[in-house]
Amino acid sequence: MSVIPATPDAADPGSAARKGRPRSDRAHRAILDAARDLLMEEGFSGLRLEHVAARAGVGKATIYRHWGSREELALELLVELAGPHIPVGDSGDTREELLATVMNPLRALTETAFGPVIRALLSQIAMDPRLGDRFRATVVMARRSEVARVVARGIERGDLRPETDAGVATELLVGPVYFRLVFGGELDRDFAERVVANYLDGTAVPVRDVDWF
Amino acid sequence: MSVIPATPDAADPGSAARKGRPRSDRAHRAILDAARDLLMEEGFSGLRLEHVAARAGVGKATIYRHWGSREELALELLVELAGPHIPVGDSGDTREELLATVMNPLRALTETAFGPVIRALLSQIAMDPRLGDRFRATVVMARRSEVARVVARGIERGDLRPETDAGVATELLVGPVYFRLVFGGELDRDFAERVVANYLDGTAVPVRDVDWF
Amino acid sequence: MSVIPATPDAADPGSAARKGRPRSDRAHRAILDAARDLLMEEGFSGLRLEHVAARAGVGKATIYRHWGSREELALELLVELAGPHIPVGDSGDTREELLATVMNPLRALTETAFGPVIRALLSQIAMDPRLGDRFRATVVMARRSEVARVVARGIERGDLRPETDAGVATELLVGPVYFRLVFGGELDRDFAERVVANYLDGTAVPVRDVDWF
Amino acid sequence: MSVIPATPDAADPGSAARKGRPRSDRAHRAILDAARDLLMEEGFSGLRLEHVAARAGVGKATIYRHWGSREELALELLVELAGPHIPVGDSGDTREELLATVMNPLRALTETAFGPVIRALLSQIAMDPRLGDRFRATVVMARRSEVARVVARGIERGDLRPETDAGVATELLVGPVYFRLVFGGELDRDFAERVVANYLDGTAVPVRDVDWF
DNA sequence: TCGTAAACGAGACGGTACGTCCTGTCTTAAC
DNA sequence: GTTAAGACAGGACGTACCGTCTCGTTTACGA
Repeated sequence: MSVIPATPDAADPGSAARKGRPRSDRAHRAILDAARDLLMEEGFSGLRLEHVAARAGVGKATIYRHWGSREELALELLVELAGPHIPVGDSGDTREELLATVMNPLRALTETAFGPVIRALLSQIAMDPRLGDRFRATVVMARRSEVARVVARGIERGDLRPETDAGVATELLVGPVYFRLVFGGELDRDFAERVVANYLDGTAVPVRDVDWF
Repeated sequence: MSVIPATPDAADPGSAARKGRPRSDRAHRAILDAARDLLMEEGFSGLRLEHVAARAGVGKATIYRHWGSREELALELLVELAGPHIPVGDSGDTREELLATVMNPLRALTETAFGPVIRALLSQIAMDPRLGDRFRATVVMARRSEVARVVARGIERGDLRPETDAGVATELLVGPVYFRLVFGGELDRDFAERVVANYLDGTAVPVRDVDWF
Repeated sequence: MSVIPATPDAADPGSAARKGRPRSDRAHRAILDAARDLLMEEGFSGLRLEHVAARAGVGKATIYRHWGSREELALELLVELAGPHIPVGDSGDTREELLATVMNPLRALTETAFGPVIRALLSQIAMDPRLGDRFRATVVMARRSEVARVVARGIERGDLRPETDAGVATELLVGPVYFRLVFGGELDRDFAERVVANYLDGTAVPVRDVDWF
Repeated sequence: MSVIPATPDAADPGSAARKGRPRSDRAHRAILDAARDLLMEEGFSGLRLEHVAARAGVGKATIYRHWGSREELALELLVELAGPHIPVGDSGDTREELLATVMNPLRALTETAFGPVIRALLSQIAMDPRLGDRFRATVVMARRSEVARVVARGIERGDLRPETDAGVATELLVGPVYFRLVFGGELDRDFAERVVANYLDGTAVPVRDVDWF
């Protein structure tokens, strides 16, 4: 899932026939890997392009040729790492799918490089439109649609009430995971199950219309 | 809620008799104000102590005398701004108190300087133990206790089921708010009400024991 | 007469093939000129590299890339300014050559930038081996050899006594000039002539072996 | 030989009855000693009043109360150290007195603290009128008068020619010593004797009026 | 097969900010 | 009213990176 290059690409796709030496995939990949490692170690504000270049064995200018800014580089990294953890398959079991909806990001955050990377980028996403808007337009939107599909299937199956509010389902299921990522607390299967349980059952004492007893 | 000074303070509290010219409250206050403004404008990584000093009309060394690092300064700011928005009074109405539990941080984030400031500091909180641990030990802990009290009162009143899981209540009620802060979406009273409604009622189709009809 | 660069230069002189963008001669020259002016205005201890950089339109780091320290920069300046004023040509007239030996440094000190610059650096030369040793090894040594040649020619011509002490000739001829530079007094041709006259004729009443008169 | 205090002293000595705590001689002395040591170690530009204050066990403000500037402090030091080495007694032997004229400053420079201190201050004397003018008006003037007296006695005794140029005698006798102080070379009795020998006898081949033989 | 053109690595460029140090002034409490 | 202590505003230090700009070299395509 590539991000728009720094300079060219506006080019015609058909005529093609680009001149000069082509961009080096090796360099592209090496930069992304180096950036990922350094981002995890130092955070976004500690991400020095000079260090990325050194670790990747690349000239600084090459980074600017491919991305144009630290933010664009970070975004490509983010999208690349987030992508695989979004889909929730149709398992036929609503509770199971809801659990997957919580466990997918939870696992991505705790077991893959996506965790440290997004930790490092949370503030940028929250503040910088260049990064935030594009992250929202891609990753967050994909996640929301996936959750909406899970809810729809749940309603269809008669497991969720028809009026279930899909508009806040992502917040209710995934919000708690990100809350703990930032503010601390266990991020494990037990936590995910408690979130799902509350999501399904609520906490209120049921209104018994059997009050004619 | 003061943060430990950079250097002295080891001193005896009772006998006192501090030597030399005392620290300037005016400078302390001016630095905090300037830092708050610049943090909101530029983010944490764009927070230049040189600019803070200039805007506060203060020497750079004075900042280091009072705090010793950007992070400590940011933490004092955060604690100072977060403090007022945590308590939830006993209103007698559980739903109302739950709504306040959601609306308090929501309003702090959208209507006060706390919003921009914590946006700027999310990554630091999530990554840097110096800042994160102390933020968790103060602000987050205070919030969790407050939520636990609200849940306890709800159970006592018979509005919440006795087995209600207080350990994830903060995540369920406040997590969605922070999720939207970072990943976008309306942050208004309607949102808060939907969160509370889901928290109380869940989404599952109620199990009707009238199925022997 | 160049001074050793801050970092590279270890390089092969023949094969060459230097990597990266080459050092800028324009910057080198601009820094030397700015340093000269500021040294003359403010003295060595008042020579702020930040001001040199600003006046030369150059980044501070560029100065450190080329010289590594204020002292090395000052030395190159000194050597560059001192060089032209050392040689004394063979005029055939010993008194004339001795006068040139005094007038050369006198004119350099009073009529060129070398005067203010060395005034500013006297203490460094006298105290700091980094600067002093290298100044002695280049400029002072060159001056001493030149004076020794003048004395040798004078002896050869029969104008100076054969046992004339070349080892203190520089001190006797040039010492008085530097003395006045520091401690005050006219520095003009008349002064130079009086120094040469005393050097040649001494002050003692001649021992007349004609005492049989 | 005290230098004018920074602030008070304008006061009348008779009426007296100065108010408040009197100045501390201990502090004055301790500051001078600390300044001397640090000047010898670090040079004038490395002389930090903060370090002087610390080493003397004194508040920084006290230094400013007594001297008002680094230069005034340095001057008092210089005058105090130079004073003892100027007088040349009447020994009856002109060559001996001339040797003392050379050896006095030579010994002061090599065997006492005056050497390192004046090394450190040469540039200031040569450049800064505040220091230079007052040094010239006191120490240099005293030296010149002393040399003039030695020359006068030499003429009177018939050892020096009546037309001997007293106006450059100091330069010819003491200049070589300072030259070596800055630019290197042995500073010992042998050097002094060679300087005196040249001063008395010159270097020119004597004009023999026996050419009518 | 040979230009031509662009990307490559390297590293210097003019800058900005860092965190430290020191300046000369000020504000305390103690004497 | 001076003292030691130490905070104050200011400013330079030498270092580290920024994003841009040459360099000489490498790699592809079309003439």
